[in-house]
This record gives sequence, structure tokens and C-alpha cells, in this order.
Amino acid sequence: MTDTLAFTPILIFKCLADETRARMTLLIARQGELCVCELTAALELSQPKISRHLAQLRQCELLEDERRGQWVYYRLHPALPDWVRQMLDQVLTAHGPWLQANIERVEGLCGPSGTTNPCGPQVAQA
Amino acid sequence: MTDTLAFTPILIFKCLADETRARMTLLIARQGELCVCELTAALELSQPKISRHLAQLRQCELLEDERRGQWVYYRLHPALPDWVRQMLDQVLTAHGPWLQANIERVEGLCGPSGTTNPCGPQVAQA
DNA sequence: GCCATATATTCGCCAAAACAGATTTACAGT
DNA sequence: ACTGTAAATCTGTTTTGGCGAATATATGGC
Repeated sequence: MTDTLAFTPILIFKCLADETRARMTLLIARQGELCVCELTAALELSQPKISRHLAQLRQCELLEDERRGQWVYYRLHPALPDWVRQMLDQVLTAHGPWLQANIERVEGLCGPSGTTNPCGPQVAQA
Repeated sequence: MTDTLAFTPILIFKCLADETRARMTLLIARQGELCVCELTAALELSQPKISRHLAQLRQCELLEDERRGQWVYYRLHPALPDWVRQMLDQVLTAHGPWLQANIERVEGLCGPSGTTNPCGPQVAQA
């Protein structure tokens, strides 16, 4: 898949049209940044699955990644159009309950990111 | 497909993740309402294709339809959440050029809707 | 170098979704 | 009833997209 794909709203919608990707993106929009292991824990999904979807969100320039030590953190891409950010915010307030469980799980991890180990040892599921 | 599908943001994104549906929805958001033949003319797509996608947008309750004589008009569903309306507006202003050609074609038809015949005789394409 | 942990990628498979074309239903005029 | 136009639906095919499992790459501590 080339990088030269014109940036259309459709690309954004395609990214968000999948439950895993939507939850990840919203969680990241809410928390500022999250590393892969936090996402796997919050969504209770397998690491490869999370990674595959993150790659897609990266390619569409919805997310940006940054490696810090052994962890890779993802945040909203700085060049993300305003309408996307605003929409994510509105979805967060309008559909809070839908994300609730994931939020609780991510906030239940051992301390705010920046601490030694954001998650415990990797606990993944199907 | 049952009507009882919970209303999640994903459903909305899925609807808008297809070029035909995205263009139709935005065009309708901009123009207030459009009938099927206007949409076929504006998008230069086959009538069955347009109809199939409209059916989907109807089922998700993104659009509402109303028959008036031989024409069926589509508009945004009255119960559509606010964040969706606002997002559509913002996409319209942010990505105007992307829709430009369709807008011109729809406005070039013989008079505002309500006139005798909104389009000329059906001119469809693949 | 070796090992453990974190993350990314590849592969083959299956299911969902879009398509073109043909057909059907609905309405209006005569 | 018959014709023409508008719109919806059905059928079979093709494409896209997600998935699990295995594998590969990167980093840190020893």
C-alpha cells in the first residue's frame, strides 16, 4: 500500500469502522498516549491483533508512534485535521458508557505512563 | 437484518466508510434533501448501485426516506445524534473541493427540488 | 553473546461487503 | 389496461478485510 493515497474523509471513516480500531483510537484520544501493552490489556485482545490495527492507523496518519525504551507509545497524529479531533471528543462524551470498561481497565494498570512498567507482564487473549 | 442492533458510533463509521455512501450522505446533508434520480445524476452511478447504498443508510437510520409521487426523497434522519450532524458539517467545510464536482452536477439539474421533474430522464452509468 | 520482554509482520483461510446485470414493484399519464 | 419513468430488490461473482498462528525484529539486563 503506497503512502501517496490522497487524504479523504473516507480514509478516516474506514479506520474507525472497525470496533478494535475505534476503541483504540478513542482510548488514545482520551488518555493522550498509550503503549501497545496498555492497549492489549485495556481491550483484552491478542498482541498481534492490536499491532496489526495500530499499523493501519499509523499508515492512515491517524496515529503517530514513538518508541521509548522497550515500549512504543501511540498518540493522535499531530497533523490530524481539527474536525477529526473534535469528532473524537464528541463521540467520547456522547458514547462514554460504550468505552467505560476499557477506560477502567486502562486506568487500573500500575500507575500513569512514565512509570517503570506501564503494564504487568504481557497478559493477552484471543 | 434486525432493527435491534445497538446504536454504536461504529455503525455510523461503517456507513461512511464507502465512497458512494459518504458522497451521498454529505450531498444530502448539504442540500437538505435529494431524490434518488438526483443522486444518480450527481454521482454518475447506476441506479441499482445508488439504491443499494441508500437502503443501507436507511437501515442504519442515518437517512430517512419519503415518497412524493414518483420520486423518493432522502434526508438526514431526524433522530440523528448531534455529533454526527456537526461532523458532517465540518467535513463539508474542510473537504469542499472533494465534493465540488458532485455539488455542481446536483445544482445544475433543472431547478430546485419541488419543481415538476427534479432530473431529466434517467441517465445512468456503470 | 544469551535470554526475556515488547512489538511488528507474514501467511493462509474465511466471511463480509461491493459490484454488474437482470428483474420487479410502484406510480403517473393516457 | 397499457406505457414510460422511478426506485427497489435479487443473483451470482469478485474483492476486500479481519483473523489466528507462527515468525521475525527490537530493546534491555545479565
